[in-house]
Amino acid sequence: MENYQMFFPISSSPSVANMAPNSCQAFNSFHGDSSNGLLLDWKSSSSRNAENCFIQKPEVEETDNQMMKPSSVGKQKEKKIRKQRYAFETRSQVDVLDDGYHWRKYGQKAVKDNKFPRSYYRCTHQGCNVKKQVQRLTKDESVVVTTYEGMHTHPIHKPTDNFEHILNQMHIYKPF
DNA sequence: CGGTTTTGACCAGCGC
DNA sequence: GCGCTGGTCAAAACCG
Repeated sequence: MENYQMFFPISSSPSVANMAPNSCQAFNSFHGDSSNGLLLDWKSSSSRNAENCFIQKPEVEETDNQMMKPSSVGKQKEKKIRKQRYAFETRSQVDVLDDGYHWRKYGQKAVKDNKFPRSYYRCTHQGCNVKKQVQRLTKDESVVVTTYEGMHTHPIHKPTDNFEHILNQMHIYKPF
């Protein structure tokens, strides 16, 4: 298995202040909870690399945004509001983190000011339209930014040691 | 053979 | 209105 090195917001991270109150609280809880060994992994990895990292939630409006295909536009023209999205940086050799869910790639686009393409994935579980984007930074190509959009409506597909804990926490703190 | 990836096309939003 | 950009579709290719 690839050795992921997770970066989650530390209390002194300035970007945490930009997060919505509830999610900020959530991630404070993240760090306050030392009951599982996962936290130790994060701390050790972050101290090894001494890099800053963050989780951000740039999109706060809630919605049930169904993708409007041209055929369905006539039926209902909903205002398009973005789902909540969570982005976090990881330091990994691989682009796609094995988070235990089953993803199918549905697109790839070159993004401006970035020499690496952005990949678009959708959860393959029926009825679960969670999406994620994976993008590598031009500035530091060892850093991968993963953006999750939506919440999984089903248990994890293939539990992996660390990510299972992380995803479980994310469900607990989902800001709904 | 069924599921996944690739990739060009298409569409919508936004700024000028 | 036009061009740019991001996001998605969908057909073909690929793969186990």
